[in-house]
Amino acid sequence: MRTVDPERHRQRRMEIVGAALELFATQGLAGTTTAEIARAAGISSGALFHYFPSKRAVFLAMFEADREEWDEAFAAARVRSDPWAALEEVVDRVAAEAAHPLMAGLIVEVLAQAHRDPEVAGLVEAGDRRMLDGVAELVDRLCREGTADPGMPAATAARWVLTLTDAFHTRGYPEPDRDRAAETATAKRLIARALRYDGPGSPA
Amino acid sequence: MRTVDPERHRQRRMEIVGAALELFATQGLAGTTTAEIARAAGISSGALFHYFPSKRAVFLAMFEADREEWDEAFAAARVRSDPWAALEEVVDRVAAEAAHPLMAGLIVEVLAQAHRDPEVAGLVEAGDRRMLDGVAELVDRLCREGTADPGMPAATAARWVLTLTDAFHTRGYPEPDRDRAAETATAKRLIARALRYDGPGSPA
DNA sequence: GTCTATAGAGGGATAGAC
DNA sequence: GTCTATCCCTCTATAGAC
Repeated sequence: MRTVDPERHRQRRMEIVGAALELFATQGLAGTTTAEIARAAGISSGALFHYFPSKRAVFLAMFEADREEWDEAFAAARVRSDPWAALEEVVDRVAAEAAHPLMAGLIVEVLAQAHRDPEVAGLVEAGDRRMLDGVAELVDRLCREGTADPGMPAATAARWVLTLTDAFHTRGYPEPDRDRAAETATAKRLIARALRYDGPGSPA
Repeated sequence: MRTVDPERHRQRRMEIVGAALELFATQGLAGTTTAEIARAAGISSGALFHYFPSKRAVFLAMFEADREEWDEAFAAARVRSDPWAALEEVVDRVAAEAAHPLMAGLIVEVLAQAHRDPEVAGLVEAGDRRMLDGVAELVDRLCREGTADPGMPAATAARWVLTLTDAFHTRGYPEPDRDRAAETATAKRLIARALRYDGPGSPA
């Protein structure tokens, strides 16, 4: 006879992760204390360590929501009839995610941790690979349609697409005068230029 | 009569910075103790605080060498007759810098700190602006030569050139199977595609 | 009575600064 | 080497659901 409600337990964990995410983004992992996380989540230190065995475990738990979200996004892209439109929607989605004011700080912190913690590196790489595979699948459709340069392998092309969309969030300091709509439009244009197949004489 | 030699003092500071750089890159700022820095530099903890008022001051001192190096590089690019070759040399230089095994870790750490420390943010932005201005000047020469798309402002084009070269070092985890020569070549090709002016009917 | 959820104080270690 | 502050986590205690 289980007295525990698994759904409530999961819910509580996600609340804690949400509160911690904000602190990690602004102060970093090492710069955030477990006491701060507990206070932000409105619970005691004891309760925090009931839900997570360590501060690091809270950090690692952040990767789950993102994974689910992108799995759904690529599933949706897969059933779209127009692969160019699907690719642009992926770009829009990355731009929207990056527009969250906390995201830039969170990403650099995650990347910094990935350099020190192999498990973080594994989660980052897994997420990156999901993005890469999803985009490569779309590029592959473009090639088979004949609207993308077949000279570049789909995986390579996908990597450079992601490099261009990385521009939305890798900058490490706040740039107040960013025009995100214009950036998104430019990124799409450059992606089109990078991938488009103009025939045998195209610049390669 | 002061027995202190200013040049020796500067030399000593740079030695400490060099030792600390390695630790910051692998462990981060918060993850590095002043005791470790002192030990790595072969001095006592007391001596460390003689040369720097705080751990943060050691971190901030890292930005000087990089600035001098890039100032020289752009001065050299400015006197080259072929701006495309000069631009490619900048790309090569970024790639070479990024090939240093510590550089990737150091950059993400610097960016993470830039999100929390306004002074770090200022130094990063100043460095970024130097890169941007240097590249924009080259793009401007390309436009005046008629070999770059005049429809995109030089500053915007320069930003996207830097976005592509950022690919050399923003990835936060080690990718063992990276082919840096191929990446550099692809970056140059994509930069050419992004900037090149193919006449009024070019894809924009 | 057993198990889960929560609280909060404090241990033990370690950090930065001098 | 020392000193003070702080942090992560453990430990004990209590409340309530079954």
